[in-house]
Amino acid sequence: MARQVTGSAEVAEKLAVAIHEHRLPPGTKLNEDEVGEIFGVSRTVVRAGLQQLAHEHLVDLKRNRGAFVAKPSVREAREVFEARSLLEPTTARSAALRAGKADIAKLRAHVEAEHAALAEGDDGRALHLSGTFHTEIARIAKQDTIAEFITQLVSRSSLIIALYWERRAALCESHAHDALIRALESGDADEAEAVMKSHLLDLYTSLDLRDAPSQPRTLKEALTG
Amino acid sequence: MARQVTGSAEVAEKLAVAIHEHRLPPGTKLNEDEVGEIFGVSRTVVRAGLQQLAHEHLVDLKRNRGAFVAKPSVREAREVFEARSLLEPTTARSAALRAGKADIAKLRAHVEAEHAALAEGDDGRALHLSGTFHTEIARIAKQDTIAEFITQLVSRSSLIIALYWERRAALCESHAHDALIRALESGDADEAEAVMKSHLLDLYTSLDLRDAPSQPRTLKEALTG
DNA sequence: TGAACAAGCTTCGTATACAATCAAAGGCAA
DNA sequence: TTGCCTTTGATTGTATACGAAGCTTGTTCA
Repeated sequence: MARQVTGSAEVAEKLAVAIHEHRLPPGTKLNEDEVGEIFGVSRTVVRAGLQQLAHEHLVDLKRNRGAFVAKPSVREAREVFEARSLLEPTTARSAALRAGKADIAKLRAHVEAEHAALAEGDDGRALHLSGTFHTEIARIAKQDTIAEFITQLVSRSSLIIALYWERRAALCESHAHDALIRALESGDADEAEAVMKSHLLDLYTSLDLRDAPSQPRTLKEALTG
Repeated sequence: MARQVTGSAEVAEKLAVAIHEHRLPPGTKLNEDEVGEIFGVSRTVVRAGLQQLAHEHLVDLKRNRGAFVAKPSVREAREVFEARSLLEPTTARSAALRAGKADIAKLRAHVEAEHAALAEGDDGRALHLSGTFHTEIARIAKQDTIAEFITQLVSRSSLIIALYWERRAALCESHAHDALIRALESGDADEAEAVMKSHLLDLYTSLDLRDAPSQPRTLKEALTG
């Protein structure tokens, strides 16, 4: 508690990571006083952070009711992946044309860390790393504007996975990311685009877009864990 | 003044329209007290609105300095149109497959209003309508997520136009929007996609991406006008 | 026994107050 | 006169206080 955080951006970031790592399940109430106490800031700062997350569709702000971790609908889930399918393949293509040795190394380290997290059973962290991998691609493509959209879509995808994905065992155990790195390394733009496209399709078809379970926990437990 | 506005969303919306209509040029300082007085709300509400606009890249929030209407860089200008070229053509295709009579009528009315505004010399309003036309397409395509992105990109495009577009005379005098409506009406998806793509390219190539002028005005004058 | 109403409590929405920071103006010395 | 430093004014960042809205729970009446 009282981790003494400066500024609303940091609050938003910490909450976003917790959401992305499934430590804060969809539907969780985010009490302003409680969050403020945990981070050692006043409600003013917390509110600003929550508003930022609301803009990113990570939390739902209900008037006079409070903030809740968002629960994307089936419709929204489809739209998110539709948007990703428009943005990411072309971005992967661009990245293939620009990726340097340093970029490739960074991506490899990224996948490395993801596998390590999986190995030690930290599924949440693995999922988060798996997501930021996509953001990294956009960064390599030197498209900050698109990268920001993708970052948001990836976060929302994490919520969608929390709600609609049952077979977590296969959590990105697919070697799509490895294949993507190889395509980027060899500068094969067509291949990179194709791999990304099929990777996204894989993700999408592995969703069970029918029901919406959820298992809430206490806020403090999730955040300090 | 003291138009007695409720909530930060309304403040953000009014400022966004003013920016979109070029009544608030890039670089304009948005003083919190001043904006609050104009709308009859406290700084708390104004700040929330400004944060929202910052998230949409319409204003720049500089720590301890205040809020300023954003001045997109040349790099950002390119990225915005790159993103639009990824999202909008495909969305226009979708819209062509879904557009009903009511949708077409609404679009026609939209273009109508745009021409009327041009006729009476209200270039700002014409520009705004020209932009929301694109948002409307996304709405018809029933893609709210993508529509939100496009809305943001359109607003940013307006700032880009304010900075980098000299030949305002040709302000969407092109009949691209008419052609688009015809394609949607006949359900010709290929044509809709092609027209949108070339329309965006037209816009992009009409920019002079070299310098960045600006002519500030007083805040109150722009908002109450 | 069950449903409806009401009182109390919790939580949010907004305003205001105070502290921190920055920028510009003024003074001093070279 | 010019350059630098100090000081002062203005504006933002954060905290807190107060009013409003919603949820909960306990009671009452059918």
